[in-house]
Amino acid sequence: MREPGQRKAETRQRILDAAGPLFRRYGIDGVGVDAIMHEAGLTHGGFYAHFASKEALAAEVAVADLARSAAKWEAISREPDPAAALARIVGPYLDPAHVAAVDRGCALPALGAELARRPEACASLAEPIRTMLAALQRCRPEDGAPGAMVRLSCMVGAVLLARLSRDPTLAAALLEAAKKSISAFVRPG
Amino acid sequence: MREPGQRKAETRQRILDAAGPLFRRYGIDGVGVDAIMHEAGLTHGGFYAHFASKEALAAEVAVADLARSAAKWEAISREPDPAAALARIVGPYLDPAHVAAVDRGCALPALGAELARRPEACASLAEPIRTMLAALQRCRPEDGAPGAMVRLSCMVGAVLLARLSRDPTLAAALLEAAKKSISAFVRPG
DNA sequence: TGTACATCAGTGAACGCGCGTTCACTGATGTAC
DNA sequence: TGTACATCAGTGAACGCGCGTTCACTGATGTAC
Repeated sequence: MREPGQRKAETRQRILDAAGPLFRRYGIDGVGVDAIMHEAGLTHGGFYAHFASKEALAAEVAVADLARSAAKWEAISREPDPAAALARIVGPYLDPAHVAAVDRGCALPALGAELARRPEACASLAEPIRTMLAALQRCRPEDGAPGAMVRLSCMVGAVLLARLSRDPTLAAALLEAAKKSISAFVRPG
Repeated sequence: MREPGQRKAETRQRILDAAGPLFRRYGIDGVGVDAIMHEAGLTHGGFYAHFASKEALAAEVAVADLARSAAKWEAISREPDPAAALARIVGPYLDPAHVAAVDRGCALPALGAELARRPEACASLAEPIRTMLAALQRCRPEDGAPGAMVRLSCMVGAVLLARLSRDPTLAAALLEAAKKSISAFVRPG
């Protein structure tokens, strides 16, 4: 026996799950409520029974996506071998496959600028970003908080630049340079 | 006596100049042809005498903006003191003022993801990016091309993250960490 | 120098379209007796 | 267990609006004689 409201909650989750990849691939302004609901197997009219507006959905999707990444990194960062943990976070991130799969990739390079323009979305984004930084710091504590910040900046920037400079050779070089720099010992200051 | 077509060329340039800041502040999808032409002191109907489409304008604006940055960096990188030159490039970039002034700032963190989705725009972007990388490399040749790539990735990522995480303390820390890491000697591999 | 004409940059009304949002309705699910 | 009713998630037509784009026109500029 299902609890009342459970069906609705599941539908709501389906909408969130459908929206994430579409937003990342086409941009928030590039996807209509219509397309999101269709992807979730519904018709567009029902959307407003679940979310106050498209803007509210975008904000919630962004937070959920980043929080999911953050949780995954956090779990990895607690593995016994810190250097191996760092490689398990950074390796897949700075990989041509991640550059290609925008829709399944990290929201920071894919939607960062668009989210930065939306106050409603930004509000809750600092927290998951802090968690990501904490995970990166736990993998190499000797560099401190600044070290983790440099690593994250480098990862996000490299993926963005790789996507931008269509040339696969340049893209691969950007990723490789970032990966090697992060593997090496980087002490700021 | 003005040459025929000179007036038209000036108007065209006015449109380009008006579009850049608007695109960066509101996103490409967030600004209409109407608003751009109004900013240029014209009415929207005349737009298509100058550009084939809004898409074409966006592509041209992006290239022009990046090429302008690239030329500036290139000039600075040829100054006598390489370390000072690097600081003159990196310092203003990783500054809270740059984070705040999206409309007058670098196009990479402001429009990167949006441009990456537009093949027409991407096509010509690799070249100015290479010039920027070359300038960064000239400022510290001992790190080679990978060093320059890491520096640029770090700069772009840090500005993007600083904009995203509204908290001014976190933003300042991200910029500071990136700045110190770039000033320090970073040899990848 | 002055007049008539051709050129063409810019105007502003109009177009079709797709978007975000609303709402009266349907039909399935769960409840009361 | 069976029937009547209430609830409510989801449907799909409709709305107003703003967008990108087109086009007939205007009026200023430059040319020809």
